[in-house]
Amino acid sequence: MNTSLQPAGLPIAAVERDTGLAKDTLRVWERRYGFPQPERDANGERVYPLAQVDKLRLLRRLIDQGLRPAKIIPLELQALTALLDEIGRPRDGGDPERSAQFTAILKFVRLHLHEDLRRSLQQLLMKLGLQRFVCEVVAPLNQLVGDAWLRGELEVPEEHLYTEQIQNILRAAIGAHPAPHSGRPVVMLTTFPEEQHALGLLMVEAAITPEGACCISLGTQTPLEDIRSAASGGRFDIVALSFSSAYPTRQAIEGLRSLRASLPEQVSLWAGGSAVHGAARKLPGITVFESIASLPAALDAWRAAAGVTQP
Amino acid sequence: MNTSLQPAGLPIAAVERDTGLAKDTLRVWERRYGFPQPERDANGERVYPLAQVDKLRLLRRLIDQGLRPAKIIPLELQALTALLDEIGRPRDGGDPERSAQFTAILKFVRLHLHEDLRRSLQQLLMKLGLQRFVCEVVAPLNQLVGDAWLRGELEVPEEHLYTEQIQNILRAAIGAHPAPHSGRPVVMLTTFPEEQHALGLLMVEAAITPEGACCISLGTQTPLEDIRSAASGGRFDIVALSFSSAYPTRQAIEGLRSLRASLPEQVSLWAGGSAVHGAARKLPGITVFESIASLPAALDAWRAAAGVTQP
DNA sequence: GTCAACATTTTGTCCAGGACAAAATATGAA
DNA sequence: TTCATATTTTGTCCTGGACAAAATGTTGAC
Repeated sequence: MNTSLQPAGLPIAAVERDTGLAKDTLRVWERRYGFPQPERDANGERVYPLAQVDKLRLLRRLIDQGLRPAKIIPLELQALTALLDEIGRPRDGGDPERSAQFTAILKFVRLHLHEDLRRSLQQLLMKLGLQRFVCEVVAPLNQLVGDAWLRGELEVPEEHLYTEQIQNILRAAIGAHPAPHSGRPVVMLTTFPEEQHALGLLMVEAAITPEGACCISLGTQTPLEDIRSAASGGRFDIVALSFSSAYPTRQAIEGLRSLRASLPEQVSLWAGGSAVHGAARKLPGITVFESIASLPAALDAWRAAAGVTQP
Repeated sequence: MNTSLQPAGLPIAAVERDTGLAKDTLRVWERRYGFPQPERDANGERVYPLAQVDKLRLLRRLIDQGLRPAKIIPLELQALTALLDEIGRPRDGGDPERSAQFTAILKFVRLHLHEDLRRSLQQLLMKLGLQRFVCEVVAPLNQLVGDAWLRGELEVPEEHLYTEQIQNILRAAIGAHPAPHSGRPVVMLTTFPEEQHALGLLMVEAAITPEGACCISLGTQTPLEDIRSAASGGRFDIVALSFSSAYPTRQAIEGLRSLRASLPEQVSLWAGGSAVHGAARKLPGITVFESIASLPAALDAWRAAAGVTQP
């Protein structure tokens, strides 16, 4: 019965699990920056007070956003939360009714209300149609969920629940679409190795399938060499890559350049997602998407250039 | 372009990711047992040949099954796979038609065919009804998937896909059931902290909701103290706990005993799942379930003892 | 002004090898 | 058998040094 009250703190392994910071990192921070400064138990092992774990969680989030440890580790908790607020994207400021719906959906996610979540998403899909649903609901919701995660308002299982439900809805909607395997262009969808997020791919598929494109998804984590060989077979018009915000921009750019160089000229290369936003200038010969909403226009442009008309 | 061919091997962090064995463990095995014996790169850092990583994967699985490192690390790859075959549960030997369906479903899981998977499960559910579906399809399928995972025939994403789809189907079916919040007994469903598997809970809910029980799920990972206080409010007749095979039996028994002691006498305590199989003798005052199929009978027994009739 | 190339600092991960508690097993008593 | 107690096994923790990759700062050309 003593197990339930833990006033002291957490061992290093638990902190690693909670914060995502490796044990080695925790120890080296202590050595270099003087924080965290865990107490020690009877065996000389580190015991992290809960307050320090909270600060570590914030630090982790901020570093994921590109800030550097040396600059933020000395800051007070208050200054860190202020920084997080700054980074949080600007409010959407759109339709108030839509905003209320988003708020409700986020509440369902937080409370694990699978059925309510599913139902409200399904309703929005019905009302808006697949394309608008992706652009006007899924994309902004992703932002909101990402923000909430950043602030620590959501845990892993909640984020997971959200992703799974969106994926289920999109898959069902795409599957229900008529004539999935006919039109042009033929688009290969995939991600680079170490990029696991399948949601971006589904969003692209959902955005362009209604336009008559033929999407073939290779799933996530396709080795570069496999992408190259599949795309060189002459079956594909476009290779589309998706990058989540977690993917290192440098690596994305390098991989895209290398892929572009090894791909036949007549195959277009499209890239989208947080990791490549604003990198268009550095990626000649590659179409970079700043928003999911610009996909249909790009599709039209491709058709015009290729002299293919929509069926 | 040189990135694609990697004849050499993996760095220690990649092996940790692939095998689930901590870096510290990998190093201490090398010191103690002489295996693995990675090569070194120019910086003196370990580079694990792929063959050794394969063996490590098998070792991990076998150890998870209760075998001890010292006994199996010296064995050849061949002997290890033989051991895995031994451990794999005996074939079901049931209806050949059913077996063929299971094989097909496993294929869908392996190939990420979400829609086919969903459709075939849905068909079985329609045909059998919720209760038989859980006992005759979900339970044996879990075994098959677990076995396949043990053999390394499935990766994490595939197992995930399976779990999610089953959960979606069960949730929808439970939600569709009439009069969900009326009958007796009132059953609280949850798991202990560090037990994340929600599927067991859903299976229980699916098995007893059609019998007229009123299920209230607290979700996974409820602290013992929270279970106690919620159950002491007088609202619940039964507290049902689910344990996956990954949960340490010792911990389950200890927790259950402690919970039983702190719970009001009139509240029954039910426990099920691989971790508590065969532990009934050690858990006086607790109903231990060896199979999901025995739940309805237990429900009847409770009603008879409590003098409650099914509506 | 932009951009590339180079120098410097920051930062995460790796290493060795000792130590120890918790878990698993063996041993002995009731 | 079942329980309690000794012994072995095993994973995790420790320190403090080292170093490459990433990020940042600087220089000079266009």
